[in-house]
Amino acid sequence: MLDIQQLRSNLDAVAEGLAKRGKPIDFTAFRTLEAERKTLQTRTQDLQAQRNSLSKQIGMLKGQGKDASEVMAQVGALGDELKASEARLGELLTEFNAILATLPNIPDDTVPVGADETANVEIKRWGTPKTFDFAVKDHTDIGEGLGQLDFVTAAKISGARFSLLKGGIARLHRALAQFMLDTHTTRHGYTEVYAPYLVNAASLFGTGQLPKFEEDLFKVLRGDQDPLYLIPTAEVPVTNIVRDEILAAEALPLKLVCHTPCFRSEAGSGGRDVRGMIRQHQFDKVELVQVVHPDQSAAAHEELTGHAEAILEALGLPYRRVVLCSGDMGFSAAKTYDLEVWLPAQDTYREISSCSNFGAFQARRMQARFRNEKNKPELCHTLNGSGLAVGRTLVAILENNQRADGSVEIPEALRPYMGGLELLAPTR
RNA sequence: GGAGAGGUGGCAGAGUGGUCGAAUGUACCUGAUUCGAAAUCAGGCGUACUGCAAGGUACCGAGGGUUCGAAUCCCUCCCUCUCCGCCA
Repeated sequence: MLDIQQLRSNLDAVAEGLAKRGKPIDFTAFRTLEAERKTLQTRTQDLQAQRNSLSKQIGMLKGQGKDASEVMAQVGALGDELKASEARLGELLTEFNAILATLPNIPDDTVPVGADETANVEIKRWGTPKTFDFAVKDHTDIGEGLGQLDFVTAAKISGARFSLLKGGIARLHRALAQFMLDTHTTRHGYTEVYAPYLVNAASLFGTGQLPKFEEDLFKVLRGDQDPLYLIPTAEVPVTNIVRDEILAAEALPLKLVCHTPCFRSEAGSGGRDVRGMIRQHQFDKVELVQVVHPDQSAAAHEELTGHAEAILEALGLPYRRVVLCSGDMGFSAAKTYDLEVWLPAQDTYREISSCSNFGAFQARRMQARFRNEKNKPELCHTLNGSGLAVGRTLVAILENNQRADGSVEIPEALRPYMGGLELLAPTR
């Protein structure tokens, strides 16, 4: 959420910043509301002040056993106007909040301006894609060839966009998550967290998935009770740990890592990546989350992205880092680096991690604060990034480490997690 | 799922219609005392909006209602605890 003060005092600058995202926002409604709000709010508060002081007099008179009917008549005279302006003010504030809740974050000054992914800027490349002396297969063919990846049965059990892993591939999937968690906790200073997979609407509002993106979520209805939602990312439960909290300055930075399944309805992704494991309704991800002092978020963003890159490097997977342009960034982000891993079957780099700095945007929605040098509550900055998407990492290993006979070499870093196994061979 | 109790400031905890944004304790900050500290004493100490300021307004789990006036009464929801049942 943006700072309402900023919108009031410097709307042009806000509009200019948001316009970088490519869809200029019409603020005429906001201006109209704001013009009405100011006078209405002072008038309402003035009436409330009169009512409060008169009511206090009634109390005093009655306490002294005196007649209060004259003062009561005075208060009664305020009634209609007070009621009307309170109601109107309530409406106005509701409309303000609705507008505010749907405004995306303002891109950071260092973000390249552009309309879509074609304007993203590659800023780093690591590793050299392997050359194969045979026709490379994609991960679906490799996995099905091994007899360890089964989309047909997954479709029978659940439907499209689910996968069933078996044997070595299932174990590799588990090994990847363990390896990532161990690396981030022992080498990068994160605290491991296990968090709920079902969350309430307030949490999703806090990180920015609600109210605008409800159709992307799986919603669980429970009769009369409030619905719960399956998490689309561990970012939601983990970041919301600090919702409505005022942290001691010494508690920052908070560095948390969490492995969860993620559930996305993929509404509107129609037809894209239907084959294979790239885009699923359910996938595992190891998520890095940091809550930091506002002065530190830019540095933390670089650091966190480096932590995700370390996993790719340890696995020997070629990748590149891209800074997303203003038009390609997510709703809540001020700046985002995507890490893209090389997929030989697609002959291209594909997103495997997205690392974002949200500035105070999420913290303001969540009211996540810390006590600053003056002992005053101040909004934290939040960041997160995939470290990494487990399913896509599995895909990358299958494709990059495939051999002519259909087997797949297991990266050395993972072998301790695979009982020393060096090769995924076909299940007989 | 059944029965009951309860949600108040950083924490504990009083307050059951009026002078309550809220006693008291504790924690914290400042000052006095001290060589220094402890103890003691004095003062300060919630969040947000608004105003040059004085001040004003809102907030006692959330949302509605009753009333001239609600932390306090009523309704709905959320959460916590205790006992029973069920269960990995």
